[in-house]
Amino acid sequence: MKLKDLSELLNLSPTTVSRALNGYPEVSEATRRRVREAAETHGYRPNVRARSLATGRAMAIGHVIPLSSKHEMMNPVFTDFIAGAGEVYAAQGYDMLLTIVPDELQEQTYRDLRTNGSIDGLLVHSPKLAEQRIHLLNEIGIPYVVHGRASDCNEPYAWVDMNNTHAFRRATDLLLDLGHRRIALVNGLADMDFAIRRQAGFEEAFAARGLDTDPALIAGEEMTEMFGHEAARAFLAQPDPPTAFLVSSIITALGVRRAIGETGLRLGRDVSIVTHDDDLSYLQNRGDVPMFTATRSSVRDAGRHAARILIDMVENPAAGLRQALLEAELILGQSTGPRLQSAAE
Amino acid sequence: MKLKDLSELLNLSPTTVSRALNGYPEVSEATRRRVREAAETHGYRPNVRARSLATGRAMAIGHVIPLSSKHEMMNPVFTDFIAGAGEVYAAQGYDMLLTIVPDELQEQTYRDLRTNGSIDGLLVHSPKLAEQRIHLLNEIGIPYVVHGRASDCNEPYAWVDMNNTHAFRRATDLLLDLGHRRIALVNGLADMDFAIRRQAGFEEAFAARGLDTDPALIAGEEMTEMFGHEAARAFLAQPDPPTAFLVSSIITALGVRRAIGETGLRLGRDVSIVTHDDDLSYLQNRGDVPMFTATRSSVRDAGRHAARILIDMVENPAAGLRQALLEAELILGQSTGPRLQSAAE
DNA sequence: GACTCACCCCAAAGCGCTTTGGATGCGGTT
DNA sequence: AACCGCATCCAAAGCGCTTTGGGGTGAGTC
Repeated sequence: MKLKDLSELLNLSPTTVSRALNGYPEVSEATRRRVREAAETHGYRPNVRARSLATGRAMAIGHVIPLSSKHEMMNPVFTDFIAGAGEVYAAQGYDMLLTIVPDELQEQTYRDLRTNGSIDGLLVHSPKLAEQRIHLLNEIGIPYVVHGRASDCNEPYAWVDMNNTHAFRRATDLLLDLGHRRIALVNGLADMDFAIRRQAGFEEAFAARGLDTDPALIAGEEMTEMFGHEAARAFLAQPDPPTAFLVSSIITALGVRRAIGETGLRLGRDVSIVTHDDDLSYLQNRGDVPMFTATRSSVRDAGRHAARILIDMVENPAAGLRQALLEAELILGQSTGPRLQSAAE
Repeated sequence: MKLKDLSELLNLSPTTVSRALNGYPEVSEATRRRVREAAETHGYRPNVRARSLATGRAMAIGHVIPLSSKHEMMNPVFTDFIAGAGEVYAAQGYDMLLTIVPDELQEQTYRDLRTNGSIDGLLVHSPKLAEQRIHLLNEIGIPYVVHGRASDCNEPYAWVDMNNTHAFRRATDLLLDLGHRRIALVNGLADMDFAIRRQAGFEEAFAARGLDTDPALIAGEEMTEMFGHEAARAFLAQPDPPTAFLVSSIITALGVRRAIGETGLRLGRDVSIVTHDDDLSYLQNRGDVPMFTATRSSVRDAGRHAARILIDMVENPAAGLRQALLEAELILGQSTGPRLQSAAE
């Protein structure tokens, strides 16, 4: 069933039918109703391709997921982020176009998507400290929103980010308040912007008390469970092991907890963990007393925010860039406790 | 830069340029080269919408992710599945269209995607035991591949699945061989097809030895860490607690392990776990001795398979339905050991 | 009754591409 | 020299929609 068929069926011109369905005022309410009903009963759906060819709008948002050839790792956070974004897209009539692309092909992909005409806007994931993509996208000239920020980039861009520095500042303060001094930071990859901000918050808290962080207690890698396990094992094997861990992902924190368990220490008594918690649907850190003390910030919410901002920019190009800084809440769970005095002290 | 511009630039007709770029034989090799080079240097990319309007092919595959309103849970397995599928799509020039849709809107979504013209084929996720979607899609008439199967469906359809029954049969046999008799099954949602097959394999192994499973030791829910924790806690609190757990997801298994740890039991000695392992990139169960004994089957591989099959069906409609049954491998890890004799025996 | 003015509606062009059905020119045959 | 066949190329139609620029009709006005 296409527009023409429907119009013939109704003894109307395609013009009128199109206008009726798209809510233009040049058509009487009676006709509009008649058209709407006919469209409904005959299951007419406008061909998206034809429409977007005619309007110049793709009604689609692209998500480009870079897949580093080294790690081949899909960020688990991604699932919930697109769930949030997808919700908004669906509500606004947009499609989501997902492209998973090796790091080295990214530039071409962005350019193609643009000239292709297959999307109206882009969502950029996993920004690094110095993010060339922003420059590229500004040059290409397509609306986009970055999930996260790029500290070393001084060009303007729209973003949605969590207040990483502040969250980790608070988390560190908590551990320091509990008496911990040997605190290990188990972070994400060192060139990721969020990881750098988190480390900054960590160091800020130490500095504010005139204390120093120990570089030997800082590690950064892809945030897998295995990495958390390995890093924690290594830290705990040091002569002067940490009494607390600050971890960047709840998945990594599970690995840290495993290592702690293997060492025979008790979590929340002998050793503390504070982790960031993206509030993933399959890994919820909830309950009367959540298993982890955590800085929580829903990544699904971030997805919703980003999608809304992006659509707004697409539909309203004059409005300018928009940003949103989401705050994390500090959740007290079972994984923290005051530092135990060692026998020597 | 559009086709017409390029053709004027080259003093050729749009026809010839189109043919040259698309590899039609009606154009001389010299011209083809000239056109290709010009296209390259001027960064010409055909407009996907216009092309697909003309050809009738969308060059896009749709993935529809049902989001149950009850659970609002994104399956973490999904991340790696689409990573695999996306790889294949990219290589074959297809786009991936992702739609996240509440359960109740699914039917309309499928119909729309079809009549919309925005996709050439569909990937169906998370089939349940009795899957109405298959009937619907057969009726709609669009190529699709199901990730998983629907046991209660006797219509023909293409699928890619893991051999769930066999995997869990083997896993159960292993535990039985180790002397375990009280084995708990911590499964996925009871109406999911894979969960039913896994339970079947579980029961099959018992039956083959003339043993009975205990319904009080079977639980099924969304496979979150929390569920694993709660289910295991409840089982361990029973008067005659299980000495082994068979778990459907490594994430759930982490919860089970947590519960075991809390009870003061030692994993691999006092209690055993065998889990299914989808080989998620961020939760790898590897190393000299992996942390979990597991039935491993890469869901990313499954994604690749499914994508290949689907594209094949799209480009080659006459070829008929295709299926692929992937076998899991049994990995021995640290989480299993022989059943300890209790003092009473 | 002629005129204006809304109000509804339509024909046709156009979005950027593919594809059908020729047209053209050239070397080779007879 | 006329003819044929082949290799190259092109004009124009068409994919399904939106949108521009009218055109007809009836009520209201003088």
